[in-house]
Amino acid sequence: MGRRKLEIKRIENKSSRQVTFTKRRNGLIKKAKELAVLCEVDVNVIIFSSRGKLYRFCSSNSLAEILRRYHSHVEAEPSASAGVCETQEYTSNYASFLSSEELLQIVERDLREPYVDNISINDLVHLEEQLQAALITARSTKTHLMLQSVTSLHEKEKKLTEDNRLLEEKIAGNRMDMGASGQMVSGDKQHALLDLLKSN
Amino acid sequence: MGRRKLEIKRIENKSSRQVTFTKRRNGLIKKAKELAVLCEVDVNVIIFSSRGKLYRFCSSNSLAEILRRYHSHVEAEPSASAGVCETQEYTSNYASFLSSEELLQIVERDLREPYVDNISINDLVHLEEQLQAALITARSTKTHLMLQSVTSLHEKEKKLTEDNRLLEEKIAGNRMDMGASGQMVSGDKQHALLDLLKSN
DNA sequence: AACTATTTATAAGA
DNA sequence: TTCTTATAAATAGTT
Repeated sequence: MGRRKLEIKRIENKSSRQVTFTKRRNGLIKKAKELAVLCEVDVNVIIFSSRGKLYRFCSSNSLAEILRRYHSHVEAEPSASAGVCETQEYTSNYASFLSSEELLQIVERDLREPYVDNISINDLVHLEEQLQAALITARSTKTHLMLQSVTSLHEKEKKLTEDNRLLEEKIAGNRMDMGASGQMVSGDKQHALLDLLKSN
Repeated sequence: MGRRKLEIKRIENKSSRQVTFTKRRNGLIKKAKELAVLCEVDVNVIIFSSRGKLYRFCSSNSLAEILRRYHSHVEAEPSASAGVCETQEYTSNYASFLSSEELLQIVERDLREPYVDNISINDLVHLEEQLQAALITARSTKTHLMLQSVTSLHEKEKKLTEDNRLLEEKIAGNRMDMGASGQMVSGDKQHALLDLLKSN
């Protein structure tokens, strides 16, 4: 649709390729907007220019609406991704590093009250980043606490084992002293001490 | 561009909205393809219909190329997402549930040998799902093993504590027996046993 | 699903 | 770049 019919293959002339890129990029995004409005659908257009610059159009429905569609889509598909990484998918505009309790509450609220409007994909991207950060902190804290617990238990075990060893030594020493000093310990009692030494 | 000029607002008639959706969706995807070919850029169009069906067009550059662009873009942005979830961003066409060693090797290989061509965004999406699944398995296994370790250590601790208690009881019983039966235990030895009882 | 009158997008030129 | 304009392409309403 121009002065001449254009063959659809790479435009070799660099500057006309650049001009065409600008024109058609704007055209594509305009059409994407129109489609989103006319037909009430979510449309996302993502373009990486050859220089690595990013152009995006994302029709912005409410957070809850996007989540609802995402979830029904994921649930409908027989895909390994179903149920996976749910906590990474939604959050809202809050400071990072919330507790998992708070995060759960936010997720619950967003699912129940779909009144958050005019949230753009940019916002969502930012929020996903925040939640990612919070998630990483939570995981790292969990691992740290578990490792700490393991270390502390190992130390306790060591101490108890050492205590046991000392107790046994003392008892063994005691028994030998008694054996050397004479017959004040009855057969019953000697037997009990031997049992004691055998246990554990 | 039709018999009449169309105002850009939601089409109320359901069937004409559906017809327009099909026409314009095809038009948008055709234009996206043309833009990708003419200007040699990456173009992605993602459309969720109102019924939740997903339509996609993704120009397919090589995996390495996409990763290179993604990374330079992420590095350029002053965003909290930089460096985060890198392991979730790239993988290759492998069966799911690889060991972390294998995954690391794959990532290394992909970064060093950018010769994998003709991998579409669809492939990448699928692979991301696989890696997500593998990641979840790995995390869950890690947590399970740590919890197992904690449980086992708790049991050991309990057993050792009980053993200690028994040893102390026996020693105390022994000491009292001796006290009742006379003076066969020297002052030194009585003192040592009292120390023993006080420890821990 | 086809048709076609029109509108819209855009290639080349200024 | 930006504007202009001839022309190609898309598509709204009709069949």
